[in-house]
Amino acid sequence: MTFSTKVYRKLLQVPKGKVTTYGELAKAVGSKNGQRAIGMIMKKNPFPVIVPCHRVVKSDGKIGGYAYGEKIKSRMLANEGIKIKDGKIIDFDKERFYF
DNA sequence: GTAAGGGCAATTA
DNA sequence: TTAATTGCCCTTA
Repeated sequence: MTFSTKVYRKLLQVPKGKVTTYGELAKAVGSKNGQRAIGMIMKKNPFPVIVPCHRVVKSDGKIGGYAYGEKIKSRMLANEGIKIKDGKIIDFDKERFYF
C-alpha cells in the first residue's frame, strides 16, 4: 500500500458532483502537507480512467491545473453539475466534499 | 544514494 | 486583497 494508492482510494470516495482539494486529500491520507506530492501523483496518474483526478481542485476553489488541459477538466466538472466560472468553482463551499 | 520537480498550501508583506 | 516566498511530501531521473 503506497501513498499514491491511498490517495486514489480516497479520491474514489468523492461522489459525482463533488470535489475535494489537494490539501484535504493529503490530510485524509495522513500527509497534511503532501499536496504537492498529490499533484505529482495525479500527473503521473497510472489510472486516469478509474481515478477522477479532475475532481481535485485548489483550496481556494480554483480549478488549478490539469495534465490534459484545464478546459477539459472544467468541462468534465461542469458535466457533473459543478458550475465553473473563469477557472474557478462558483459553489465551491457547497460542492466541496469532506472525508 | 542524491537531486530536482510537481495539476499546491500556508504565511508574510 | 493580491503577490511573492517558503515549506512540505512523494515520485522520478
